Amino acid sequence: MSDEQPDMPELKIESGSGAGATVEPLQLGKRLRQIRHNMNLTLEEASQKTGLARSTLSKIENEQISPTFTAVQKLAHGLDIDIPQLFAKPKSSMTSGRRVLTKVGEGTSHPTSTYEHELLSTELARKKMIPFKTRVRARSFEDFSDWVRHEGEEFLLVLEGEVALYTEFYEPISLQPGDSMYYDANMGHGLVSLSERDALVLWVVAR
Amino acid sequence: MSDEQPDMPELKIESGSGAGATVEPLQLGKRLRQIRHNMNLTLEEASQKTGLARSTLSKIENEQISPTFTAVQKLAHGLDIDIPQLFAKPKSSMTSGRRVLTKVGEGTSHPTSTYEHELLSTELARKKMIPFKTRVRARSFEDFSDWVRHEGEEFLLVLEGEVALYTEFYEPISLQPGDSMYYDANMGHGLVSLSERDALVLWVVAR
DNA sequence: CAATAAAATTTCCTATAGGAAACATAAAGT
DNA sequence: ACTTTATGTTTCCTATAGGAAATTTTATTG
Repeated sequence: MSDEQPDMPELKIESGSGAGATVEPLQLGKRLRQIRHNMNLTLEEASQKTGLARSTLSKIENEQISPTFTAVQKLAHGLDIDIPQLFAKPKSSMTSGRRVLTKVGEGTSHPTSTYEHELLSTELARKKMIPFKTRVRARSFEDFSDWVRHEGEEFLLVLEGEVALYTEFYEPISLQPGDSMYYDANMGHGLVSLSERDALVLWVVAR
Repeated sequence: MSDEQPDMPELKIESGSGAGATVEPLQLGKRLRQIRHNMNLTLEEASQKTGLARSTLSKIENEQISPTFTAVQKLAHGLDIDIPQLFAKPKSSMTSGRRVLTKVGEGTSHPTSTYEHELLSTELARKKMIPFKTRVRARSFEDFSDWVRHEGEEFLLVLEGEVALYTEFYEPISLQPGDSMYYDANMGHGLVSLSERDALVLWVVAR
């Protein structure tokens, strides 16, 4: 049912690099106003959180003044945004404005003896994360010849079944559906199913 | 090693997030002085490159004044350092060999009118990904004041219910349990539940 | 150790950021 | 409509950032 489509608010993405000669075209004011609106805050509330005056905030957002660094610090701290992110250009490694859908069961499958990985977003190259759904066939730690170990970090969420995550330096830990783990992938790791049937987990790797 | 059935010790969750009650002790001045020295520049030379007065640079480096944002821009532009990097904490990423468990339902909850986010691995600071499980309360696009838009990329997997992902530049797309999306987060986006009840999704953000 | 040169700091003044309150505008209630 | 209430803007004034030149400190050379 549903949807007629509501008209969507338009807001153009500034393409970033202007002509090199002049200084940054970074619109700090607009950026801050957007953040504040996303948080559903009024100037008064933001003022209380940051310790800056309403008027000052207004002027900063309207780019009538250039805030001092201490002001920026108060802003970032009060609104809980980190400064690098605030100044980062709205650019991404992934070609801007892309998206990809993977319907259930339609990822590309990579079966091994211990796991069956279903890669979920293969179409997009150069992305920061690699997500896949994995059927865990391994039943004991001996199923591995050695630790799996690679650059980056991993996030793991159990979807079905019961698993044990073996990691170097730690005792193995058992996980139920809904439990999640986050760990450094340089640390050796391996996953086994504890129940009769295969377990199903979501895995996301960031390099 | 290895028994087949590992004992399952509990891993303590370091709940203390309390770091940083006071304001950032970020030493911008020292930082800049280091950079300038690394470039073998005198204040005079730096002055010419940046367009700021010698005296001003001196005061900034000695933290006698708090530079305005425009001054910081001139600095960054003139010395060819990018601003996010300037403010980024000199700390490495995740401390090597760490891991953290989040039991089901034990993440930190952040309810809003449209979403209820359950952050899954808050204990580890400075990690590459931010995973959270979200209950989607929004029922129509009008529930949003504006697009959500931020640095990075997002992966999304539907756990329960039926949702529609609205993204800038594209038509909204409907997703069933098991379906997943991967998209650029700079592109405005918003998620609504299509069925009667709230939907449940897993979200992972990489910056 | 002088004497000189070079670099960094401090002084003084002007330009501007930041705060309090007045003003303006918008939304909601009567 | 009028009044009230909330939110954003502008006005003024004070505090402070930024620039030019004087002063101090640090390095270099005879």
